[in-house]
Amino acid sequence: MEIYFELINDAEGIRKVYDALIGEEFLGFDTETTELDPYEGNIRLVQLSNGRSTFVVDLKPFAEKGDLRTAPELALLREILNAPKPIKIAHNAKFDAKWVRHHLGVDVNGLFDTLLASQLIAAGDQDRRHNLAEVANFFLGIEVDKTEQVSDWSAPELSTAQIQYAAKDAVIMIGLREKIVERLRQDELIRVAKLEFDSVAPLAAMELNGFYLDAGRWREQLEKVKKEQTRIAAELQQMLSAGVAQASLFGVAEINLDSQQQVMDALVNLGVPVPASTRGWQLEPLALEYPVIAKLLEYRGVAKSISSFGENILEFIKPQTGRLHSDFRQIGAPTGRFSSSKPNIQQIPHEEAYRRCFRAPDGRKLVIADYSQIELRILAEFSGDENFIEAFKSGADFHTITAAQVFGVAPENVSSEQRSFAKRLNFGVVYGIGASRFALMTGLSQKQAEDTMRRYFSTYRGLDAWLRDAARRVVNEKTARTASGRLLKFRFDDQDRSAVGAAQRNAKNFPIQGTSADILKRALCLLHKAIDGTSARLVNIVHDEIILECDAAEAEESCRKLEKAMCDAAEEYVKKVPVKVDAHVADEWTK
DNA sequence: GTGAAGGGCCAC
DNA sequence: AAACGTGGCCCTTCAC
Repeated sequence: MEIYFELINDAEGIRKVYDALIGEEFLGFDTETTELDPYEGNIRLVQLSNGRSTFVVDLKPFAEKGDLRTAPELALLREILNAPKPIKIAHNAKFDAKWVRHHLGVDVNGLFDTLLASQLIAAGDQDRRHNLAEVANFFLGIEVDKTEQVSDWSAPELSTAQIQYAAKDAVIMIGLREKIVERLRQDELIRVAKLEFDSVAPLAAMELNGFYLDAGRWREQLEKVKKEQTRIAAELQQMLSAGVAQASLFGVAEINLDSQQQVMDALVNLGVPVPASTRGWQLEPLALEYPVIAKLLEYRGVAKSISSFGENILEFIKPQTGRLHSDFRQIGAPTGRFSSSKPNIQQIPHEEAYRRCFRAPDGRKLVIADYSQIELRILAEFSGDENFIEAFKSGADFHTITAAQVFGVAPENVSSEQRSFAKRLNFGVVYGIGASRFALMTGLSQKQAEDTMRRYFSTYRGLDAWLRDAARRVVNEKTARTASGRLLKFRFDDQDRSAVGAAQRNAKNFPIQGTSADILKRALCLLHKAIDGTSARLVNIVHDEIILECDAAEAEESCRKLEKAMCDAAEEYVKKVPVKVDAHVADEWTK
């Protein structure tokens, strides 16, 4: 493909780009950078194309004159990127948005992301890949050569091949969007696509902001856990080797406590009736009778803490900022939930000892807000169950109220056991829990568990009907949707009963978990606008929780803005049920 | 040595 | 046969 493009490297050229493109509806947009991380390299090229004219802006000459964020010659380029129109079409726009925000000092607004769109269209098919080459091939049937992608973008003079490659990536976006939009329309994914695209700028900002971790506190905590581990490991070692004490003249071979095989063998030697798996929940019932099991579970706890939440996390602190900058995948799960890695900041233990290490730097505050029971409120909304909705409207402790309704007693007479049953069922229904599992986790007999569940569902008939309907529908339609229209296509063998069962549990869970993700994303969009120009920065999200960091003086105001953004977002989707957000200002990531 | 798979466990 | 949904990370084991 021979393409026409112009290389731009002065103020006059920028004016030309602006005049040629500002009136367009859509622009292909791409950047080339010297590194993958905006804190470690420079942005070299910005490419913009309307499909006929393509401009490759070389930022090097501008950077040599001063700060790209304030350079007046780049004002018009910043305006094109910052304005909601033209729509900028990019593949993995978060990447480009981060570079532009960090090095050019503006948010990229009006984005269309072909990667996110491709993920939405794939509708949960985990086998599909979504890199540009695959997506271009899938939607346009063309081969895209990515060999220049990793070339040296810091060279004083870029080669013709490099510039051509750069230009081409922007050009193909125009045709790619057309094909993709067609599919988004067919599959009724326009609304969720807009939601995803609008979430890119907030997410890019959050990754740049990072989350502050007090490394000193973390090390102190780690030392304590290490000491504990040494002690517990020695105790466990001794208890396990009791069964093979006479095995060797030279003493007992060390058992690798992290090896399930070796631990299992040792347990068998001790005469412990080991279950098929040594998973915690299977061992839990044995812990009372066999002290060695209790010790094993104790060991597992500290071992997990040290391996997953030990020194490793400190290596992710970026020297340039002194903060953690995790990678977030915007559609990390088919439900639309985010996933996070390097490090996974969404799985930090809830214990205060860990959470207090994440704190506001001096002079700043954290603002922490989470949705109260958002998934159950969504379930109430979807099912329209009057009793379930009433339990929320009462405003009292939800699990107590549901226990009162289910067991037919006054709320003040609900026993702690009854509340616990109700609580476990409230959480369980969202996942499609069965009586066996409920029995296992409560200690009830199978019969008692079945009776309790029957009672629960006869109290909440609407809820029961909705769940049954979801299970019935998936068998016929093999699809499910969230409130924003996010789609999941099921692929299972109708003859395989366990596959059908899994799909049915999934069909119950997907709309609920997915709508919760929709709501969080909508909240991010509203919040991003609400805190623009203030000291507040988005620093972390954990499924139903949003954390800001701001100047101490602005904490209360930020807190109100956060609470409002979250409530407003949820109320776009949840209308029959009150929405509750718990928000507070804190110095540490604790309640 | 490297990488994939399986088991286990942290979060919501 | 499985029995509760979504992720990522660490460890062991095993194949190459």
